[in-house]
Amino acid sequence: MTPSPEQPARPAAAEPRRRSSARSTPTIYDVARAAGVASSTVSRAFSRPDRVNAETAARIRAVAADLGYRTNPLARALPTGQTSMIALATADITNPYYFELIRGAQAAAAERGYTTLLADAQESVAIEREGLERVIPTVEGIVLASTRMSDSAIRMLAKQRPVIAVNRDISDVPNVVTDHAMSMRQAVDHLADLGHRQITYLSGPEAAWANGMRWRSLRLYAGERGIHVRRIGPYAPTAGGGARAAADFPAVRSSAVIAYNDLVAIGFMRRLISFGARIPGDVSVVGFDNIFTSALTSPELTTVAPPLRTLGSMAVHNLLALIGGASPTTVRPLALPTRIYVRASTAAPATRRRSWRDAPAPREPATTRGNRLPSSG
Amino acid sequence: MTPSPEQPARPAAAEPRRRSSARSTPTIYDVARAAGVASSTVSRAFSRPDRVNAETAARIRAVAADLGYRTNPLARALPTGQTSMIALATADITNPYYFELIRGAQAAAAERGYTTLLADAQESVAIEREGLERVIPTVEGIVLASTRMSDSAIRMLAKQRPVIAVNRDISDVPNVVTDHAMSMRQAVDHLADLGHRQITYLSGPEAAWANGMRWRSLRLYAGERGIHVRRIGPYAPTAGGGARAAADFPAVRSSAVIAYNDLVAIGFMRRLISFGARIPGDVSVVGFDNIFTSALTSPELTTVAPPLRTLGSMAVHNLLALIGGASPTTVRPLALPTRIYVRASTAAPATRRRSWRDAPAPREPATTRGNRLPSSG
DNA sequence: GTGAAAGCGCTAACAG
DNA sequence: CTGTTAGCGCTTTCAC
Repeated sequence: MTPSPEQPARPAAAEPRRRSSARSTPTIYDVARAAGVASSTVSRAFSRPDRVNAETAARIRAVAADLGYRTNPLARALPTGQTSMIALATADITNPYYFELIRGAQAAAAERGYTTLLADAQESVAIEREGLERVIPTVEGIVLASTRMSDSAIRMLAKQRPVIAVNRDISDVPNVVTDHAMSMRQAVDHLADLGHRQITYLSGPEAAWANGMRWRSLRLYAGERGIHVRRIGPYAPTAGGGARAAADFPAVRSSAVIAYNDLVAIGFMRRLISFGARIPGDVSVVGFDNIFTSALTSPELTTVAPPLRTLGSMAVHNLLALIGGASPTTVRPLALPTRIYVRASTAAPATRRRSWRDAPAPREPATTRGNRLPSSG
Repeated sequence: MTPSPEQPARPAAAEPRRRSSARSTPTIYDVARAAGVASSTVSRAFSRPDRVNAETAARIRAVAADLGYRTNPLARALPTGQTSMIALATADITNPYYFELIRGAQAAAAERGYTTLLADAQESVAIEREGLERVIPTVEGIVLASTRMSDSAIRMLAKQRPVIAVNRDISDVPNVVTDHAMSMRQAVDHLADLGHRQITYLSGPEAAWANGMRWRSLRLYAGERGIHVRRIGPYAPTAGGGARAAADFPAVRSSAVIAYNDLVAIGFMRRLISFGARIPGDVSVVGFDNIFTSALTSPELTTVAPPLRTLGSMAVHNLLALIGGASPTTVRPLALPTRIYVRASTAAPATRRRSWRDAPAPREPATTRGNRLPSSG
């Protein structure tokens, strides 16, 4: 449990360290000499141009340019503590959910001259801790985009560096979240408007904050609209989890399903279809996230999605504000609005309610002969 | 075109810099004082434990541990130039192709105490250049995983830092590649064994090295097996590109198609199905990469895939060797073997050859009503 | 507005 | 094996 600060020893570098600045990358000293000014002036020319005579600055830049000088971020970081790096911790880069989030974050960071360090936890708490551990000394702040860490672990982290949590509400830790209530309302309204009276929720990981939020909101809004809900699960937030949900589903029977996320929805649809069910004929399915794949499935998935890119950039903006000295309480929590993408996996329930289980399995039409479950992968 | 070394000025940090080491993160000096040794001994205890008396080292570590001391990688980097960071440049993180590659690379790096900086080019040469520019001073080496940079730009880069190219063969730049010849042979053999006599290649971006390799290998092996080939394109390496290829396809007519990658194959299949074609009944389709989505389409896609994870870790291993001082010529180029995943998008050609164009479009079966092209996204 | 000088935290000769 | 002493490249008082 004690952090081990040491790093593995490494073979000596190929060449002995250059002691003379001959032929190596130019420093402010080289520029200073060539421009006939003091090194401190060169330093100012780059870090605080306003504190230098405009002409001098221009000359320095010119000299620097043709010497090929570039500020060394590491050297700058040492005295100032400003590394110009932030970390973005995700539970699993592989999850398409993060793409736009990552991009939004990276773009916002780059705009302000910051580099983003991606820490992939690979869904493992241990790997996450270790990765963060390694990265902390180097970064000025951390965006926690879906983490498996406990609230208290996050609070500890927040003591070491400014932290913004994404889609997670922890007291004392500033966050940006999507409007989960709204997203669920959109899903429920859509299904209710189609005429569904019962909805089954395919539950995601219990540890996932969003999962609790979704289930709670579902109960709330379904109640308001007089819809009966039940929940099965929990399932892994993957296509495999969805397939397992499909296996459990017949016991439940409802005309509509809301899945924890798109991956679960997709796995669920595939397996159910392989059982002979028609979607949306027998069951309507709604996912969350609008991942890339959800527009490529058959049928295409109806899904509710947060503005991922905005979420990422907001997180970074707030983080940089924190780093800049804003007090955590100043950074107002945001609940970003979501949008529903209605596609082909939802429709009005069949008028004659009976389980697809009782119907003869339809002949596999030519266009879907690939729908059987994979033997590989 | 001239690099601009300056970075945007930033608001002053919230607190004035700590001049006294009071209450701040402990340094080797704090540890040294507490342990009653010189700071250099503390330094050695962490960076070269073998050069310190075992007992002394133990005592130092103990003291360090309860002071909460951690080595500061930045401070270490300054005198040594060893930042313990490498960059991984990808054309587009969003492309599922990179997932396992990224993981393989990150795992290999982490194992050796290195942190991976992900530079996402978002398919833009400008963004790529800028991102790399920003990151270069901080990293010890760079893995170029699919880049849109020109050969000469890459050679320039290789002068500044050790570089390993992935799936790109540039003289003087060490690389790891998949065995493109083998991968294409696997695809051709599979289709030939099924009885196909003509294959159409859906070409990817002309700038992509892999594209040229694939087409050349295709001609070679198809020739050997007496199969007629043609090529259409180029198309963007996306589902959209594949859809465009489908629109062009009727002019070509062949019983089998090999696409530049899975995304193209998927877009192609979807569009063709929407036209009323049956897959694999009318056309067999083979992709490359085995991306996640390809096991979730209908029909599931037959595809040829490189060992992505291995590719990533190999790249990093070689890069670290280079950084460690290995000469580029020593790092032997690798061509990693591929594997074909046979799924449902390929079958024997219809015995009666006629274009699906001539057949009446099949009624859309319930299970595939989602197969029409998306109006959204 | 500019220069001189003292560090930031750590490593690396060089002595002892 | 351990202590002394210079730096790494940059920023930042503090004078001028």
